Amino acid sequence: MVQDINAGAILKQINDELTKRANNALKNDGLTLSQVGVLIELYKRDPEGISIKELSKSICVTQPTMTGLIDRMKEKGIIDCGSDQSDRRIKMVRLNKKGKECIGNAEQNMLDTERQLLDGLTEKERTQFKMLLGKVRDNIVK
Amino acid sequence: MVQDINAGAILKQINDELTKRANNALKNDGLTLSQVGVLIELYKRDPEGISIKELSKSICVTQPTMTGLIDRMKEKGIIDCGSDQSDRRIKMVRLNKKGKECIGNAEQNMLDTERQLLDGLTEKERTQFKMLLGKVRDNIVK
DNA sequence: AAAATAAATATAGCGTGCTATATTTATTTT
DNA sequence: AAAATAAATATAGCACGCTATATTTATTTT
Repeated sequence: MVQDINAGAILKQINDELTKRANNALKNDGLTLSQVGVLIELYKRDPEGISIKELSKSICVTQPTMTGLIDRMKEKGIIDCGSDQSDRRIKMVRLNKKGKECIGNAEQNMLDTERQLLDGLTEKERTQFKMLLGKVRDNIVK
Repeated sequence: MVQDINAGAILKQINDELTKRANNALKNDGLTLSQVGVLIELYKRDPEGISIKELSKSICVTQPTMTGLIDRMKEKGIIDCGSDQSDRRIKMVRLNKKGKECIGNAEQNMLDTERQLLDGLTEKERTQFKMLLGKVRDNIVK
């Protein structure tokens, strides 16, 4: 029997380690990797903003998870929220001035994390790896 | 510019979805995916048992994380703990009778999760994927 | 042997993810 | 228009991951 690898466990291990590193690197800025993901998405949606529901879909988390993220980011003063004028059920979220100042570091951190992930692979392997990840994702999500 | 995939984000997405599915499948048994990992490791160490420290290393989590897992599993009555006779700092953890009864379901769940992960890939792609995951892991961990 | 150090576990506190459910506001039915 | 339904967000409660630090017991130094 050839060495039978548990791919799921390794996937988790990689994700845990990467998250840990990114969060440690972001600690000085008082940010987290998940918050950086939200920041970058909000930057793309600037200046219109985006609702919690749409944001949840973009980032692939549930609405309560997103609400929690938004609450903490609001406490840090990097985003602004307000009810939609035409539909008061909807809460629009936008990056504010302080939030925009974080974008540079946030993107750099994202790039660093990605670099660390792919660091040990050749160019060809990286392409393969991304292709396979995409395939697995498409097969699993929904 | 060719579609530039964020591999880290996809990795997270796959891991989240897989974890969610496994946990939902395990809900009836009152278990979680992480606990199943511990169960299986303890089964390998039966009947000697294993210390929290060693267990943490095997499962690749920190000691406080493992202590929490062990506490909850003890509350559920599926494991037994006791101080090592020759060194009372060490807490030995063992599967008990009820814990052993969970092993069948636990392993089945592990296999199901792995199957779902690799489902959309050909045999050749699976081999490649596992190889690449292993390479990334080795490059990242320690 | 007493003091200092080291090793193993425990505890506190926090962020992120989930499910389940409550609340608020809009829309649709009657 | 009132009642019922639907949509968006809020809230409660939990598991799991982390860091930082406290506690307990062994070992090493002095």
